[in-house]
Amino acid sequence: MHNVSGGGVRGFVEDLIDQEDDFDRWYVDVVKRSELADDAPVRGCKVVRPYGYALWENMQAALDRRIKATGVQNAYFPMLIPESMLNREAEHIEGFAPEVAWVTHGGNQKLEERLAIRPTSEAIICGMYARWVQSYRDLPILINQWCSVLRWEDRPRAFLRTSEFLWQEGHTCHATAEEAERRALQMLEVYRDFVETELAIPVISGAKSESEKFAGAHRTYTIEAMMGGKFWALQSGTSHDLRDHFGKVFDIEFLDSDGQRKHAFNTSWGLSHRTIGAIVMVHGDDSGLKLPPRVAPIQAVIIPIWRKEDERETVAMHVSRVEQALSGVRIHVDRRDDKTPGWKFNEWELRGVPLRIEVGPRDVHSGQAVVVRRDTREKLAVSLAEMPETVPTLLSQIQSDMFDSAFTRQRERTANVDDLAELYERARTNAGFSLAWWCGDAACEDSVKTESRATIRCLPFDQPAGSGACVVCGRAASMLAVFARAY
RNA sequence: CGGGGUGUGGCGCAGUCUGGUAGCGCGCGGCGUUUGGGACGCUGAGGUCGGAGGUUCGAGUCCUCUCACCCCGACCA
Repeated sequence: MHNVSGGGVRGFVEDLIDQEDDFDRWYVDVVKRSELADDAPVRGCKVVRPYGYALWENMQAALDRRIKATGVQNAYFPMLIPESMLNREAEHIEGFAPEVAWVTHGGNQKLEERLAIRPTSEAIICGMYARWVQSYRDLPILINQWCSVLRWEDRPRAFLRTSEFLWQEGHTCHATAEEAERRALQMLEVYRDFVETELAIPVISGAKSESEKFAGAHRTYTIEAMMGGKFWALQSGTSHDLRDHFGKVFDIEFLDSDGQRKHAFNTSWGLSHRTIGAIVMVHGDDSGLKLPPRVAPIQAVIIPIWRKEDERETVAMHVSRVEQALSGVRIHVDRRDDKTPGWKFNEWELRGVPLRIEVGPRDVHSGQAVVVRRDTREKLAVSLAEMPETVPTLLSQIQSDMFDSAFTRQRERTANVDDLAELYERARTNAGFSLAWWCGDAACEDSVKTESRATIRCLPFDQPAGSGACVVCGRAASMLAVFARAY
């Protein structure tokens, strides 16, 4: 047996800074060292590496299933949008203009009309819907696309805010305002269920204030999650009721059953790969990532261990028996022989694999394996016979424990605040979310932002009965708002 | 776009003040010994110092210009 220098488990995680010392640097380090993503040659762009992309694919599959279950179909619209089309909705273009990238040349020819690289696709999709809709019988149209969009960002952060990012954007078109509103809320609920169930991240569902609304929307709904470290908020999915703003400017007109010509009502809703960043920041610890089992690319990593050459063979045979016992589990066997087990333990912890299964000579003799949880580091000797039952059970236990601890943190770091100084103090000290009464006046909202950099993340659907005094101006207020700093 | 910082093998850095043959650690290849919480020995490969110009017998080091990236602000899914 080799001599282990150093002390506890943590001592071996070299270079990775502790969360509380510098959370932002911890985040950058973990993303890079776990091989989720790497820097690209173009500023603001990142390469999503195979491990990160496998995670995204699992997330996509789980969300895509839910979206389709509501009757939505997938399609694909072009990346290039003519300037005149993007410009039609005034608020929309005003909101996005600063971050749109333009194609001005095709080959050697200067284009007569420059083309926007989509920052979002309302314009081109509504433009197409106008052609497809003649009658109320053509409605609703329920379409989603998986794609990337481009927004020229001044200050990028891996996954959270990159110039090009991966997402899905759904765009629906309806005959009535009520139906569109219902759809917007329905899709927000799909997001809530997806993020809470698959990613083990608790969220607060609610509406955005006027000033935080999507450019061109009638109402914007959001799910907000509390990150670890500095307890800032991250908008993790949004859904917009566009009312008939886009229907009017894009001439989506139809003849209704009552014989009247009417403009259609639209929704749009999106969830991006920034939720990968949320997984990192919500669940990660000083040893690295902690991936929720339901979406983890590898759910259990098997580490063969041997001392003598003759043990190598028997261990390998035992490993394949373990693999067979776990046919329904996403398994990876780490057969590298140039790394010690200790090195592998640390690497797979850094990469957030929920379960580690150690298979060594002792396990061959006892017909078992040592199963270790990433979240608690609890070790269990599990017999081969128990394995098909025990491992999946452990995985779902980890999933729900991860949700519970994130939920507990969110609850403990959320406080009701009725004093403005306390609100500012909480923002300044990164104390978490503050729930406070707000009169609805944008001036009050704005002064909080100026003074403390905290913003209204959402007006939760879940409101207490009664009313109170606005935390800023003291006037009567009927809404409780979540104030927090945000990524 | 403002304020600050950094550019030297894949990564992290020293060397710059005071010019004189480009170094260290990790990583990487080969061979051997190893493997239950980041093993070790031997051996080998790999850079002309972000870029351009200048001063000098001689520039990683001094001067001028320039580019890129990072951090902190304003703006944003």
